Amino acid sequence: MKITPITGNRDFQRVYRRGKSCVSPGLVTYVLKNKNNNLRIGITTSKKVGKAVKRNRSRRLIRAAFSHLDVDMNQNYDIIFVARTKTCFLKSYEVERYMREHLRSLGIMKT
RNA sequence: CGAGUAAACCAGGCAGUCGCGGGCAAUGGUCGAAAGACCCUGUCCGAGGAAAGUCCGGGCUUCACAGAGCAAGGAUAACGGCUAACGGCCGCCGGGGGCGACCCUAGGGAUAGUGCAACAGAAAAUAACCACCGUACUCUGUACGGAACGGGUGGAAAGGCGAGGUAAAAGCUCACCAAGAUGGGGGAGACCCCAUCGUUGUGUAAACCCUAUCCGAAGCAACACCGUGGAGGGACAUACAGCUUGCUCGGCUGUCCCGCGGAGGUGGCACCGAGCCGUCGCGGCAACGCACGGCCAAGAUAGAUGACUGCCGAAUACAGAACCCGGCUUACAGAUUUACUCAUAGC
Repeated sequence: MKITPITGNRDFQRVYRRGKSCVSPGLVTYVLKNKNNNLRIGITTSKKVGKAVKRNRSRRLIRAAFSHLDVDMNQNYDIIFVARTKTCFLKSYEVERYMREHLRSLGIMKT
């Protein structure tokens, strides 16, 4: 599964401002419709999460969790996942559980 | 066996399932006129000792000067060496600490000059408060003089300490010690040793300052290049196409050229280099140099090493390359090895 990344600060700002969001202790998710005919993914790990090692681990966990979920990549949505301070201490199936709940309630995943 | 000192080294491993970045190779597939692009397959490689802090020194790039000196500002500070260079490293000297192995040292100049030294204290640099001694007197004291031994204050009190000496004292004299000057000797040098001279005003230079040496500035978001689009200028009398009313003139847009800022892309950039590793090799106490042999081992660009499971006593230390090297500093669970020191007990 090839992930199309979101690049550019403008796209991120648009999703933050106008997208729908969902919050858990280990993960925050933003979703907004785009015009690209495919799913785009962005991951944010701010300095609040920690230094480089913790931020890298958070990003990898989120990417691994997403690839375990079987998401239809042909929907026209932008999704942004934001890591939180707790994220890098979690196991990947915990992040996966939060992510599944978020994507279901935001209407990306059906089942 | 215990306590300790100094170095070196490692920084979880293995198996399975799923997954990521790059190089190379070849086949097949899709698209394309082609160049090529994408997918698939195989194989190899894929973070650190500090990758960190960005504190020094370089390479590289652009700009400035393309000669020399002076001033300003900054950095360094015993001495000898090593190095491309350094504020680094090694050795050594002085000082300090430790029984010792060993460790620490911002370690030039206070005799170039100007300052400062709060409070306390009589006095912080032309020293006399108490106590001491002498003389005079109006004699339980006062005045004048002597005197830095004692007291008290202070971070520091006029080289230290003892003896002689004296009215009491004082380098006044003497022995030893500290500092200084002069002379001699040793050493590559810092410095050390010896002799003589009574020559002796404390601290502060992390106060200004003086001396010696060194230093142009900015950084890979540097810098070089690319095509598309953008606004601008020019060439087009003409010609071609379109629009402006059917035609003419005129106007606008495009076609051609120029340089400009600039979202984006490519190079820089993954390296034969001050390269890395090794040697009962040679020189050197050592840092290091030489010789020989071997190796070429990350290169992303929203940024690749991960997820899950099991086993191994335990393993969740600090922590992630971003142009590249040499250092320094700081963070750090634990494991191993080597050399050395000390004490106690036992044999």
